[in-house]
Amino acid sequence: MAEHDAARAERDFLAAYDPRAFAPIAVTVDIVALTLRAGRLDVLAVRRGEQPFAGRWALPGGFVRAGRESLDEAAARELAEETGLDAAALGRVHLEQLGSYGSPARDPRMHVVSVAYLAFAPGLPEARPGGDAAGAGWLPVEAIAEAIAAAEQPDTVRVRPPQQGRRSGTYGGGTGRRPLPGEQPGERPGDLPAGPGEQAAGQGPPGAGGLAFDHGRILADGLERARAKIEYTPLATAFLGETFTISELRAVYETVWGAPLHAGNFHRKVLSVHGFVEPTGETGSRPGSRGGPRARLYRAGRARLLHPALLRPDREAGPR
Amino acid sequence: MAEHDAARAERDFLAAYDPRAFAPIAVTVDIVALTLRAGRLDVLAVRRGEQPFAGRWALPGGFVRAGRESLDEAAARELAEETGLDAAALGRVHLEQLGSYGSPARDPRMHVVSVAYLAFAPGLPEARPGGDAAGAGWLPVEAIAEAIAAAEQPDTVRVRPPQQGRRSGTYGGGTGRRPLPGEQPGERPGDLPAGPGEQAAGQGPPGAGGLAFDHGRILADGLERARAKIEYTPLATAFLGETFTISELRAVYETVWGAPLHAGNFHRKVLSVHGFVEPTGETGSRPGSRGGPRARLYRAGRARLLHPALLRPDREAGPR
DNA sequence: TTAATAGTGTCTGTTAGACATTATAGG
DNA sequence: CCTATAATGTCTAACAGACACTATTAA
Repeated sequence: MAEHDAARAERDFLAAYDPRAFAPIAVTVDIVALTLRAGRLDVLAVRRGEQPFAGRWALPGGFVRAGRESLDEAAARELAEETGLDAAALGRVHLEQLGSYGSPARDPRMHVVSVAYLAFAPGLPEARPGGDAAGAGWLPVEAIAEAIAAAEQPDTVRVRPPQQGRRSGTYGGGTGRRPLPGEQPGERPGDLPAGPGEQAAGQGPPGAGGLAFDHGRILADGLERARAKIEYTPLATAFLGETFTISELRAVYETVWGAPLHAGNFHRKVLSVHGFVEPTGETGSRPGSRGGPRARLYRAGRARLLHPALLRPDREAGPR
Repeated sequence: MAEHDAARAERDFLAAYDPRAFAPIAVTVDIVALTLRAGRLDVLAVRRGEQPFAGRWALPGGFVRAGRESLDEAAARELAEETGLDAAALGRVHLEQLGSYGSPARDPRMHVVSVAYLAFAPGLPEARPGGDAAGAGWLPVEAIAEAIAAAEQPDTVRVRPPQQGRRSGTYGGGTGRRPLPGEQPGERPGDLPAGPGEQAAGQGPPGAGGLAFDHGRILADGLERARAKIEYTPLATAFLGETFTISELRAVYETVWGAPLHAGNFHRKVLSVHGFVEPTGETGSRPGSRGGPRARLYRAGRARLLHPALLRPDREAGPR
């Protein structure tokens, strides 16, 4: 290491002398912004106006302003620019780092390291349509499932035999709604608390038929993170407004997980996890209902972690 | 977004034309390499020979070679350089991305984005001592607990009231060993499946009394990730040799978590999780034992995920 | 009235954890 | 013999999930 450390210090010194003479690596942030609109999981995307991948959808993002902002700040800025949200509305958005992608081949022009972020937002307005650039909008996640599947092809992904996991159903099997037909269940081998890894970034046909660059993989990683995250944290509430009903919260889980949940068990479970939700004392009016009593309203509680967690149904166990 | 997208494409073009005229941000990888030596959790560190932070310990790392390697490859290369391991030995090491840190102030010389990696390794040999640089070595994690605590000070960390969580003990309370006196339990509010976030990176007294730069915070994030990771994955076996006894595996958990576990319950639990370990049919000779039957030997199983998980004791629930 | 929903109650199988017990080895 | 450990057994409380039931509203 010693020789290396010295060499590093040396290069550091040179870099400090003239940064532009060094480090021809660009740093960007890309955002996987998820929202629920009309019972569908949508991701924010922009249509590229320039080569490469001109005309293709891509995740919103941009360069980090060197010396002027942190990665978190860059991500928040890009998200604000892309959605047109003001600081107040942005305060309600959950934003967390997802992982970094830095294969030399992921951008054909130069070596670009992208730090990906994951955002959960309540139903947001239409994205700001493009001026002269091609445009922006919310895309149904299932509509680009093929892109995800394509990006999932390469090596690192272990193909799992279609054996049954041991946990057959969670709160599940009953009244379920919104089966999300297009969505293919469990595309990722569920490396849940792990970092995304970036072994296969830039591999395979880049964005074959789907998102530009390796954004298909980034989206897949973001979705898996989202699905895992709402198991252990109350962040599902970040997809909802200030107050919500238990049914609306259940719809979030069903949409993100792509699986129906048992209404009764879910209801009791949510209320039993302390700090997840707290009652407002009011009842909602629920437009678009097809009957039934008015549901009570809740708001997000103070817990940052759910104990016990709300585990997903169909998690595959090891061979049993 | 449109205007922004156009601007981005423009800059992309310029960057492609002359990369050196753009992006004065350096990209490095830093490694949190953990190993178990003599029942202690050690982290690989190098002593800096140059300013800033000359003479201080830092995480091993270095610049990503632009256009020539991915982030994963850079991390593996740096780890190999620092430990002197060959490719074969490195194959037994688990290496995963931890998160990226990019506050403009985290390095006083220029804007440096560091992509941190986390490594689990079985008892490794002494690190290669420095040539002319100050040196390298394995540091007991608890010895730099103060540095972690210092880096944990700033804003983002929520101070938790000392109330009791509801899960009072896991496999626990019994015969426990190695109480890790210096280790302060639960320094991180346990945002487990989250990315580390980097809000406070570079905040506070940089490396006050501890590691250089924001490496104290990176180490803290790595430790939390490690503690969470062995709950859901069989990666605790990455700290051990090819074969091991259940007791040795328990020692890994006790050391990483810093809490004693109940031997009997742990034993039964591990064997009940399918694909965690598989018996070799042999029994070990266990030098240094103080009596008792010879334990059976196991090797790591094929499962990549533990179901059900081995949850840590003392995880705090929401207010109960 | 019918259908759909909110919210509760009850039952069963599984699991975590406390605790006890037996067997095997070293000093 | 004494002590420490390996490995297994037993008991209890908690929990997940299945299922049933009531009450309330829209159409």
